[in-house]
This record gives sequence, structure tokens and C-alpha cells, in this order.
Amino acid sequence: MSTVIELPQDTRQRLLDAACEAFCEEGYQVSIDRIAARAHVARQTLYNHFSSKDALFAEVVRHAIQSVLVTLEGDRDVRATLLAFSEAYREKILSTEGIAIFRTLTAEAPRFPALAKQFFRQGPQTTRKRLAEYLARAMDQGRLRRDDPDFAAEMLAAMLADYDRLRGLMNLQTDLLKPTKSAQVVDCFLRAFAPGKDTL
Amino acid sequence: MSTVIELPQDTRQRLLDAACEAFCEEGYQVSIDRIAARAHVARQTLYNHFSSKDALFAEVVRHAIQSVLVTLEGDRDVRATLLAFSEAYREKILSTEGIAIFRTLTAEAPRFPALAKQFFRQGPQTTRKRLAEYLARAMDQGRLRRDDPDFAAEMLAAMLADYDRLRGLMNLQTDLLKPTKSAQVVDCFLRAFAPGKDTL
DNA sequence: TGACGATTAGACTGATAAGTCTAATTGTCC
DNA sequence: GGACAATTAGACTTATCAGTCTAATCGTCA
Repeated sequence: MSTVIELPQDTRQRLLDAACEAFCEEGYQVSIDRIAARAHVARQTLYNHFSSKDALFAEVVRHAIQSVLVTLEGDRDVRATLLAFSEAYREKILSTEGIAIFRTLTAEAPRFPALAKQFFRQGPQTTRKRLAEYLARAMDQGRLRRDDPDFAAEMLAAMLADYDRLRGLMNLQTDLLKPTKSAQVVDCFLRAFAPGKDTL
Repeated sequence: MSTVIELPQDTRQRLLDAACEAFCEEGYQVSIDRIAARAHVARQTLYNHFSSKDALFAEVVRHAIQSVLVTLEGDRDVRATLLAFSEAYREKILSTEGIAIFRTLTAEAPRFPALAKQFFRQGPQTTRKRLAEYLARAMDQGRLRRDDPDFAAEMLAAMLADYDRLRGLMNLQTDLLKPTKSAQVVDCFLRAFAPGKDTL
């Protein structure tokens, strides 16, 4: 509605959406023609918006990174907070899209090292940092045993993701999101980081 | 030295080795010609031994699966046993080859579902099962708190691998094998599964 | 020496795909 | 209506690659 840029923006967004779906479903090797068809757009139009397939891919990844981030709400007790985070985290990274993004990026990381680094920083590393900040506060308040909060955050994220993500990556999608898993993991985590005995 | 089969066997093995390296370094999309060149062999020779690129890939993966397995020596105390396992496990799956196999298989899992399933079963699932059997024994002996041994095994493996593997996959190989990490994780695990308090 | 199986180089086919170019078309704004 | 930008279909170029075929070569064994 603003100026001449209205329709182009729309086309560009349709292209990005189509490309994201296509890259997720078929990997980087999906052809430009298929992406264009998916966006109901001519190949040349795609090249009017993105200079190359690589550029399009990079743009898609940059957008997709945002969608895998989870925030922490720290207003309840520690267990409830971690549980809410855990559920949200697992829902994101174990979703079909989350697995697909992970797979595609993993596969192409050697050819797009800068992109992979950016993903790692803005995705997993940011998540870990946010979680660590919360855990550090809880430690300060004596609600968790004092320990390296970065390490603790890493452990929780690992326990929530590792094995189920592997199952998703290997196409064994049966009950990937078992509803009791988050609670099981959080309780395990809390046992390891319960306050009280400072020595092993 | 035995019969006429001597040289062919040699050639086949050279091909498998070359293919494994090539697939690991460049992914499935590496060309047949490059694999043949790497084995110092003509393209036709490769096709004399393997009916297609897919068949060669499958053969390579089946061989590679073996190399990622770790055994447990249960003759010492729990901490020492788990520590030895953890070091060995991390060394395997965080090695350059381990990461490369993981990456390539992850990328191709949608196109080779049977292969992916086999890998998952004979690799991670077998490792988890072995670990779980050991943990179950330790629980029986009262050396660990009674809990679901499969879950416990999953947690330990996850903590040992997840984040560092991700770093490896995203090409951030800086100090991927920090020597103190295994002990840190094992101690964390032992805190969560220490015997004594059966209630949370 | 002669036979035989393994190997070899390289031509060839058929298919796919990235990216360019062109000429026509559409829609909007004035 | 006319200008202008975005879009379109499709031909075209160039390159790559899996897999086949052939005719020559090599090594070993008898």
C-alpha cells in the first residue's frame, strides 16, 4: 500500500517462504526451478530478487535462525520456569521444521562456514547464554547449587535435545515429543544441581 | 597371495577406504570420478566392484558404523568405569571422522531411510543399550539410585555429545575435546543418579 | 607362449541444473 | 493513453555427472 515497493515485497516474501520449505524438504540441492514454481513465480523473477542460489540460501537461513529461539520467563519457581522453557525448547527444535533446518545446515556447513557460524552463535549459543543467565541468578539466590552456569545450561539443553533430535534426523519420528520427557529431564537436572551439598 | 582373488580384494578395500574419505570430506555429492581417482583406479574398475554409487555408499556406511561403537569395561568403580567410557565415547564421536560420518548420514537420511535406521540402531541405540545394561547392574548393586536405566544412559550420552558435536558440525573445531569435560559430565551425572535419597 | 581375469583410458549418452538473454505482458501511476 | 517497473515463458549456454561400452593392456599361472 505504501509505494511501488508493495508487490515486490510480497513476491520476495513468497520466494523466501517457498525457498525455506524447499530447502528444508529437499536440501540445498533442490533446483532453482522448483523453488520458483513453488512460489508461483518465474525463474527470472527469482533472479531479480536474489543474485544467486547461494545468496537466496543465505537469506533463508538468516530468517530461519530467528524461529528456533526460545525465551525464558523467570517469574515462577525454578522447576516451573525450567519446565516451561524445556517444553518450548523441545517443541521448537524437535518440530519438523526445526529438524529440517538442522539437517540442511549441518549438511551445508562446510560450504557455508560463515553461515554455519552465524547460526551457531545466534541459535544454540544464544539459547545457552540466556539459560545460563537465568541459572546464574538462581544460583545467586541459593535456589540452585553454585556451579558453572554455562556448563549447567549446556547440560540441560543437551539432555532435552540430543537423542530425540538424532531420532528425528534419522527419520524415526515415532512419538518424538513424548509429553513426560521434559519433566523427567528437568527433575534429573534439578537433582544434579540441587542446592545443599557443595561437595560431591 | 592366496588365489586369483588377492588383488581384487585389495582393490575393493582401497575403493572402500577412498570412498569413505571422499564421502566424509565432500558428502554424498562427491563424484564417482573423484572417488576412483582417490583410489588410483579407473572408473570402470569401481563399477566392477559396486553396481552403483548408492550401493557403494551403503557399503561404506555399513563399514563405518562399526567404527563409532564403544565398549564398557566394568571392572572398576562406577566413576572410573563411566569416565573411561566417556573419554572413549567422546574421542570417537567428536573425531573428525565421527563428525563427518554424522554429517553425511544426517544429510542423506531422507534418501536412504533404511540405511539411516540401521545406523541409528547399530550406532547410538546399541551404545545406549550397553550403557543402560551397565547402569542397571550398578543400580541393582546399590551403587546408583534406582531409576530407568535407559533414561539414565540417554542423559549421560547426551551430556557427553550434544553441544560439542554441534560445534563440530558447524565447523568450530576449537578445542572440541577439552580434556576435563568428561570428568565434569560424569560428576554431574553421578550427582543426579547418586544413591541414597529415593525421593526428589 | 598362450590364456584368462582384472584393469585401464576414454569416448559416449542422457539427464539435470545454474544462470543469461530476449521479447512479450501486466499493472500502476500520472 | 503513455511511461515505467515488475513479471513472465522459454530458449539457450555451459557444466557436471552417473552409468555404459569398447578396445587395449597388464599380471599371473600353466
